[in-house]
Amino acid sequence: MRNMSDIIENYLKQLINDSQQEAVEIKRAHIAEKFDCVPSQLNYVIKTRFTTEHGYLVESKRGGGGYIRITKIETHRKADYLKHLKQVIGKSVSQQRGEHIIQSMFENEIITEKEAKIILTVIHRESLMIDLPYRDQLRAHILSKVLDVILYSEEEQ
Amino acid sequence: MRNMSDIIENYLKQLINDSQQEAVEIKRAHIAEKFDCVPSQLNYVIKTRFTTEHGYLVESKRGGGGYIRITKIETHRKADYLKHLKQVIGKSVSQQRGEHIIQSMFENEIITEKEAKIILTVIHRESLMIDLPYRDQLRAHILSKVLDVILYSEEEQ
DNA sequence: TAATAAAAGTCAAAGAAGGTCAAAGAGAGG
DNA sequence: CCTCTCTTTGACCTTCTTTGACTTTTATTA
Repeated sequence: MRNMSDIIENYLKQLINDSQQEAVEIKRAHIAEKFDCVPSQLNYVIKTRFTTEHGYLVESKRGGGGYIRITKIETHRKADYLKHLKQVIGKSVSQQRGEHIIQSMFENEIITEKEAKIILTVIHRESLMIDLPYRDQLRAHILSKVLDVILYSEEEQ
Repeated sequence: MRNMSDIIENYLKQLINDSQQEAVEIKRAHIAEKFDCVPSQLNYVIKTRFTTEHGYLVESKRGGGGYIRITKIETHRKADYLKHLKQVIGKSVSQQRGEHIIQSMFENEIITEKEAKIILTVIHRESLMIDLPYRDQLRAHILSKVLDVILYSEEEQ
């Protein structure tokens, strides 16, 4: 292994493997000490190797009893579909296009009717308040994030 | 469980659960002794985890025979509950308060975990892009609309 | 009724994590 | 060499928790 980041990456992936796909919780400072590096290197490793695109979910908490929790998301056939939708969304999306996308997800049984209604409400121009063209950008941004979360909350079960 | 506050939180919620959703009365000093912490830690736990946003009502009395009483707000009347949450939201709401509200709806089984995750994503500062103080206003606006639609789709069943 | 004791409340400081960001370093390719 | 990208490092920031001194309220007792 050529560098510390790769070593830590491997170590964490090993941990995740060993733990039967369960979430793995680490103490940043503890790992840093174990590998004799600065704590912020863990942030670097996580930011570059445990992203959503890589199929990981990372949560953390500061303060006493703080932690970093990494969960592996099983890659799913829906992943491709959602990735495609994200591409369609791009940087800006009209309300109508947004509604079509949501409709599509509902028809493909990726979301329930209630979930669809919630998302429809969120991306409605009345909810977003701000003016065009920013509104379409904001809608795209939010929708994109929502697709991400749908992707991994699907697969947790 | 990672830290004392979380442990105490869980303990109290367990108490409330065990008591058939009735009000639970505790002695601050007694709990503090049980968990070997200072009494004021109870105040911290209550202030951060048993707020109105979380759906709890806390009453107390000082002096001899004093107590702290925690009641889980009855949520049979979802409309009232949601109306109440809308009031809490008002015209502007921070991410943290928003998260508490969503958590509360989840715990009260008004939304599923996946719905909670979707809404959490939507109101996250990274999704909303724009700067404060408008961001908090936008969040309040969106969340308010979402509550409306949740109420609406609840009633249909 | 006044004094005392027995609660709970407040608040700010200290402590304990994790997060950010930009500068410096290290290699790989051209 | 030069440049571009990836990695390492550390100073500083933000968030959450723990602690304790001090305050306020209420009940009991002299």
